[in-house]
Amino acid sequence: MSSSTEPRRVTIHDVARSAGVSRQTVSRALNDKAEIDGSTKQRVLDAARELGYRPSRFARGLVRQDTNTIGLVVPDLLNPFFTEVASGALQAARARGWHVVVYDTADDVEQELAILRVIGTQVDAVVGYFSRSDEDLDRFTSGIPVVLIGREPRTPRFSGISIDGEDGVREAVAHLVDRGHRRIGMLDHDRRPEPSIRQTWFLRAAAEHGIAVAPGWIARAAQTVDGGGAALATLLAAHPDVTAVFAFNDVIAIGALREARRFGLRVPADLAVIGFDGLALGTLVDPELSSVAIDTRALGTLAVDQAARLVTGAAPLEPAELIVRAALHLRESA
Amino acid sequence: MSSSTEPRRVTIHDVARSAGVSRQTVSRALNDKAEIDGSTKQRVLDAARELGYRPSRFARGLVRQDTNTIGLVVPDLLNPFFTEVASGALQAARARGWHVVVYDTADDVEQELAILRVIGTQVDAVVGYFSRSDEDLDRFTSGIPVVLIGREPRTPRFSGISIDGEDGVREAVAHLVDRGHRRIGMLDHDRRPEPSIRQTWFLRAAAEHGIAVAPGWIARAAQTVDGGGAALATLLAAHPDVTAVFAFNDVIAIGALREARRFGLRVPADLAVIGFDGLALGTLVDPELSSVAIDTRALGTLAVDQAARLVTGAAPLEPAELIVRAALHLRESA
DNA sequence: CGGCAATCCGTGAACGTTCACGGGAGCGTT
DNA sequence: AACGCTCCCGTGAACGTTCACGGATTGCCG
Repeated sequence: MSSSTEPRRVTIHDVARSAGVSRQTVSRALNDKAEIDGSTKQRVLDAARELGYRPSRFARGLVRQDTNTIGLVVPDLLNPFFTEVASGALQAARARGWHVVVYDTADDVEQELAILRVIGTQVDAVVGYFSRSDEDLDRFTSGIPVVLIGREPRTPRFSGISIDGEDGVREAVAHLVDRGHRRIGMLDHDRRPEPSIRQTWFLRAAAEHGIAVAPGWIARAAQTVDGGGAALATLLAAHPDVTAVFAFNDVIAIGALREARRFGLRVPADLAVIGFDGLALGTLVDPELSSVAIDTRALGTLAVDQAARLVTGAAPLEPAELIVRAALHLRESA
Repeated sequence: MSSSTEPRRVTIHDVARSAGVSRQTVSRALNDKAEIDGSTKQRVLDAARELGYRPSRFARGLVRQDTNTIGLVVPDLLNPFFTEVASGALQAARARGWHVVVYDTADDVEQELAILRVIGTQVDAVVGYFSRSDEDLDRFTSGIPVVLIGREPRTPRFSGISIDGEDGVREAVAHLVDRGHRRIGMLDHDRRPEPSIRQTWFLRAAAEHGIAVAPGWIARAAQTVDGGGAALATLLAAHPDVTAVFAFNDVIAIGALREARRFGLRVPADLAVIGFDGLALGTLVDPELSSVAIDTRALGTLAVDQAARLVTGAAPLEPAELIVRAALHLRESA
């Protein structure tokens, strides 16, 4: 009396026995291979269905040596920027028949570390945004290809998709100056102590117009709508005469938009606002957000394309192909 | 002279040989097991790093019989509703140490089918939104547990997370009536020919207040912002005297908000708008959107919790635990 | 000095599938 | 009748890891 407490998995052997054939014949039937008679194929298929047989992806992967799943790591999927990147990544993966395992670190360094530790055993390549240093990434990803998004890799093992927004930011500043703005502030992010590259672009473009932006005109914002609002509030408190702001990204800019409304400021009449990223979300707010726009979904597609190439050993994309350029999308807020 | 065109994977054997120990010892070192000396453990770890060894997830999964990855299927990750659901799903999965493979069907029936066909070989359970019938799902998911979100399963094999918005919708209608509205329209979705359950709730609540909503007062909208705008336009064209609209969901409602603005209507003075879902997005628009809100992230967490239970054979959640209830969140638009 | 833990390490087997190969049955041709 | 070809089908081996078990060495105690 074999009391089956463990239901033991249905294997290809069981199907073979039930259909009165060999393993190999079952395999042929299930994988649409040749060298099998139509009627026996049907018989095998019926037996498989009858028994509820489901091939083990592990056994199959072991012998077939397939490598077709990549990990996508984002700090916060609810942030619409990362949503768009993820969407692009999923699309590129589907086009290649690859699978994407998504991880949300909740912007937490420890969680990111825990994910990196385990990810090497689950996927064939990693793609996404990371807060840890290249050295840490190198140490914990156990040798699989890594593609950084929006950040320059310093380790030769890594690849990266970079954003060139210099021309776009220059356009934005030129437009503001053209509209008569001279007192322009910026809402930078607050994740790292050093100024962002976007701030550098902004200062450079401003200088080209003879505008010297004092440090006090740059406020730091958490990368949320509320963070953007709070940052604008501090900026306005210190410099009520600001007439325009450039934000590190659209999420922050939208927070500024909402805060301006609460302050009774009319946009763009009293305060012009320009964001960065060009999110679809920018068309839903009122006024619609002007933004230095990039193809966010391309960030995702390029990243998985490159990752897939690195895994399969195909020719990787050239550095020039790994750059996404920005351009000013003028809407209502400036 | 063995010209290695195929770089052949480095296996646990190679590490063992390099470190001068056996496979088992390598396994012990890598998995933090006991019965190993500290110094040899270090030696093994060094050798592994040196060779760039990475354990095969297939071989490991095969012997360990681990089942810890679920598939999440959504029609459009860029739709903020599904983004929130996905976010909840990821969180619940992380809490359990499970992995989530995400698939975006792009609202395409054929793509959904293709995904369902392949998903059974890649994950241990499936969770999400599907457009195909239960029978089709049963046929193509090859026997793994399926958890439907926002839809009642008819097949006993399936489980589902259902949304009970009846009380919430009743609240919404009561509030509108309380503000003097009698001519209330609805923007339903247009995916299926039959009216949505939310429309049924709406009509029922309206009837309780003696309001008979004629069919002409209900417009059909594609589930996008533009769709919502277009639907409001047709509704207004047919019934310019409408003073309030209830939308199938927030995305449609936000489209209506934008369209009303373009029509020169003031919200809520000229037109009151109430949505459904309670998305975070609703607080970003102006005026902020009132909505029959549900805990969207809970939809995701419940779904993966249930899926994990079904896979591991743990006690599944009771039907009463699989219901998410809605409540009116009053903001500015009504 | 015998015995007995404790500690560390290695050897076959197993997980479930596919690949490479071999072989039999049936049929037609020479 | 012998041969060859086509069409099916089955058998061992291999993929890379962990599990269960057994064995060797060391140290300690009576």
